[in-house]
Amino acid sequence: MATTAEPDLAGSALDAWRSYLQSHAAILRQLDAELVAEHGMTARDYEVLLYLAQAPERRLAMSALAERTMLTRSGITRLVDGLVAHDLIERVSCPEDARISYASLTDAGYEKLRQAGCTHIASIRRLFLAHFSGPEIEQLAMLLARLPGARMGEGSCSVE
Amino acid sequence: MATTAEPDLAGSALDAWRSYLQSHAAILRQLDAELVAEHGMTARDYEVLLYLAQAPERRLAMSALAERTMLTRSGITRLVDGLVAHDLIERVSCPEDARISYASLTDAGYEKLRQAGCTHIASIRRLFLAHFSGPEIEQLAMLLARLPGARMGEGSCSVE
DNA sequence: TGACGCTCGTTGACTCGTCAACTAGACTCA
DNA sequence: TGAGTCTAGTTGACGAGTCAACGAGCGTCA
Repeated sequence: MATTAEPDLAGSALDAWRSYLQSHAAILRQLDAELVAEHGMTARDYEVLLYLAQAPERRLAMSALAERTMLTRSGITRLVDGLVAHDLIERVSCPEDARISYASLTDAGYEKLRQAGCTHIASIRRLFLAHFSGPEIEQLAMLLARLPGARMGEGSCSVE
Repeated sequence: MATTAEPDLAGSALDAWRSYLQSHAAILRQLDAELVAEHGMTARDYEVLLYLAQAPERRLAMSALAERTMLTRSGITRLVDGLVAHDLIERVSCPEDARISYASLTDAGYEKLRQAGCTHIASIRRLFLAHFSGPEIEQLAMLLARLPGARMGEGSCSVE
C-alpha cells in the first residue's frame, strides 16, 4: 500500500520487541493489582521499602532513592510523602549536611514489607519465573543484563 | 539482620527480573524522549497511529484500540482526543452500529507516522536489538513470548 | 568575608491514565 | 411493543509522576 523505504522490523526482532513491551505492561499491572488488593500498597511503594530495608541503617537519602527507583526527585518526594503518612517511613535530617534528608524505614514499615514480600515474590514467580526452566532463566538474565538501565547484583529481592 | 523465612529470590532469577524491570523503564523513557524531541509525539501516540495504519481501511473502533494498546477505554478516548486535535486522526461514526465510533488515520497522520517511524525504529534497534546477535534475538523472542500479555505475529512495526 | 555556583529537596502547574458513573444505542424475550 | 440487560464511548474526579522554578545549604576561590 505504501513504500517500505524506511528501516523495518521483521520476524524475531519484532516478536522479541513486542513481547518485551506487552508482557511488561501486563505483568506489572497484575503485580500492582495484587499488591494493592492484599496489602494496600503499590509496586513502587514496595520497591522503596525494599531499597530502604537493604540499605545501611535502613535509610537512604531522597536522591539515592530517586536514582534506584528511576523516579525524579520530585516524584520521590511525593511517593515518600505517602509512605510517611502511613507511618511506614520517617524523614530524618542529616546532621552533617542539612540539605540532605533521609527516608528511614520504621519498624511498622519493615513489618509491612515482610508481609507484602510473601505475596509479591510469589506473584513474580507465578507471572514471570514460572514460564522458564533454570537454564532459561540464566540465559534470560545474561541477555537482559546487556540492556541499558539493567543493573545486577544489588542485593536480594526479599528482606535481609 | 532478620529472618528469611519468606520465599526468596536469588541469583539468576533475581538478575533476570531486575534487568527486565529496569531496562524496560530506561529504554521506554529514552524512546519516548527521542520521539517527543524529534516529532512532538509520544510512544503511545506512535503506537496508536501504527495500529491504525495496519488496520483495514486504516481505522479501528475505540474499544479495539484500547485492547491493542492495553489502555482503558477512557484512556483511549483521551489519547485519541489529542491526536484528533492535531489532525492525525478523525472520528468516524459507524452507520451499522451507532454506539461505535472509529478512529481513522488521516493522510497527515499517515505521513507523520512514516516520518516518525524512521526515528523510532532506529531507536529500537539501538536501544534494544543492537545488544544481541541474530540467534540471541530468536532465543529472546521465544522466551519472552511465553509471558502473560505477549502476543506475536500481528503485523509489522513499520508502515505497510 | 562574601559572591558564585553547585546540590538537595520541595512545591505549583501540568499531563497522562485510571475508576466510577453516566448516556445512548442494540439485543432479547415475553 | 417495551422492560431489562448488555456494549461502546464519554465525562468528572482523582492519583501518580513530570518539569520548571524555587529556597536553603554547602564548597570554592578571590
